[in-house]
Parts: sequence; C-alpha cells; structure tokens
Amino acid sequence: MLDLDEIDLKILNELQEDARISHQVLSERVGLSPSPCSRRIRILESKGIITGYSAHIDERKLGFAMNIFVSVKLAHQVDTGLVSFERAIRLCPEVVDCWLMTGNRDYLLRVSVRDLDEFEHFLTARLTRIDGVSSIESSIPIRRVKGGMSRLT
Amino acid sequence: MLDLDEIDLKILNELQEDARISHQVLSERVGLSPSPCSRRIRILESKGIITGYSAHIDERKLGFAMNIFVSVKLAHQVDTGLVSFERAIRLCPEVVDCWLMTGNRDYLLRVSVRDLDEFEHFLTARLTRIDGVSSIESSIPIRRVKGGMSRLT
DNA sequence: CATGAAAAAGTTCACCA
DNA sequence: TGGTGAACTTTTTCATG
Repeated sequence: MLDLDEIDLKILNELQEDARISHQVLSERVGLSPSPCSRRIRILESKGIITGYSAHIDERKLGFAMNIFVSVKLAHQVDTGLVSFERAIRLCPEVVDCWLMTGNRDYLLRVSVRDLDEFEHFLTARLTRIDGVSSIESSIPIRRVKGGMSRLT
Repeated sequence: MLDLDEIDLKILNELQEDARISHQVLSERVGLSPSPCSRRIRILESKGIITGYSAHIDERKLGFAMNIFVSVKLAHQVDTGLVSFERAIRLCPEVVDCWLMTGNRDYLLRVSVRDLDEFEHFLTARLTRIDGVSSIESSIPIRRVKGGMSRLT
C-alpha cells in the first residue's frame, strides 16, 4: 500500500523544507528527472501522505508575540462536553493548537496572544465561559527550541 | 514597517491554506490582479512575514502513530545545560517539538514514535543519557483537536 | 493598481527504453 | 520504473492607462 523508497523520503524531506521548489530543482536533488519526480509527488498526494502545502507565517511579526500553554479540565458531569468544547475551541483564533489528552476530559491548548492583557481577556471572556470548563492551568514558554516539521525517519 | 492591509491578510490566509495555489486563482480570491498580488507576496517574504513554505506530511501514514508529551527538568548544577541539552534534542528525530519553559530548566517536548516500544527506547537510549536530565514526566494525547496553522487575526 | 502582451520558466503527457 | 522532448500552463516583467 505504501511502498516508499529512499527517493520518496528524499522528496518528502525536500518538500517539507520548501514546498515551492520547482520539480526541476527537486528532481536534481533527489537524483531523478522531472517527470517521474512529479509522478511520485502526485502519488504521494493521492495516497494521503502529503496532505497539503502551507506558508509559514511569523506570528510575532503580526503582533502575536506570546505563546501560552493552557491545561483545561472539563467537569465530570457534562456529557456532551467534548463535542461542544471542541467546537468552541475551534472558533477561538487565539488557540493555535489543541490536544485531547488521556485522563478524563483533559485538554492541552497552546494559545497565541499579543500580551498578557489579551491573554486575560481570552481567559475571562472566552475560555471560562465555555460550558463545562472546570479547571485551568497556564504555563508560559520562553522560546521554541525546535518544531514545525513532521518526523520522516 | 509592516503596513499590512486586509488584502495582505487575505493573501497570508490563502497561502497558509494552500501554498501552491496559482497566483491567478489567488489574485481572484483576494480581489486583485496577478501582478500586484505576486508583488505583495515578494514583499511579505522579504519582510520575513512569510518565512517559508512546507508540505504537510501525515506522520501516521509513515508509521509514526503515537505522539507523547514529555516534560523534562534539568539538574540545577549543570551550567552549560541548556545549550548542550538543546543540541542533543535537535539531533533526535523523535522530537518534533521542543519548548523552553519558564521555571528553572524546564522543557516541554513532543515526541513522535511508532509505538510504546520505540518510546521506551527513546527514553532509555536517548533522553536519560543526555547530560543533566534530572526528571521526566510523560503524558499521552489521544488526538489533535486543532493545530498546524499560525494565528492571523 | 489594472490590463494585456511577450518572454521565461515550470509542469505534464505520450512515448520509448 | 525512468528518460526525452513536445505541448501546455503558469509566472514574471513591462508598457500603457
């Protein structure tokens, strides 16, 4: 079903580092000519191994200088909690990352804000108003050491 | 210095959702013609607002089905701890994300592994062997609810 | 900033090895 | 599967309004 060889992994690696590289340059780097190269790309896309392409945007340059991790626990009695909580979270522009954790109704969020004032507003005007939210814990990172790329090897 | 208008934000949004969109289609969507559109893109790149383009790869399809968050605390006495720890982390293919947290010598990692066996190997053969690592706590997410995009608004 | 045309570059396809 | 070359599309640049 998958059958990825070394060349496919090289292609994935190159496209992960620069999605707008031309097929010509890409084909030279992976040691192929352009045609089979673009064929392989289309196969990788159709198999769902490549799921899309996106521009990387420097959030700090747009004014979102702060990241904050927030652990959220939902109240035990709320039965439709997960679905409605997740729907609410997806509508928050501040939340850039959200994981459902093992353990009961535990979420880990990463929120992106301009400053602490905006974070306080996010907490009071949004997060605490979502139905079923019972406890919140925040921690503040200083900087990102590594990130943004998928594991390939 | 920045001077981003509505159209620039639309461009960023479109490129974040599909970095390989053609300039023609993009220009239609943002309500411009292709020439000024590509000029704006180049400006956004040169200002460092767009920092790159990358393919999204489905890690699960490559066999990396599990994510694990790992909190690491470094021993207090290790002075060159941060630099050498970070260098070691950058060399671990399993670590897809790493944040330096506030609080003393605290890191939050996200590691991507095939299964618990590989995770155990990562812990015993890699992480615990890095100089200065004093305590480790793991938590396992069930699924990602939201993620992968930068905040724009 | 829009338009339109021309030049350059990139992509895709049929066909052969 | 990979290579070649032709047909096609897209991108870039420029003159003009």
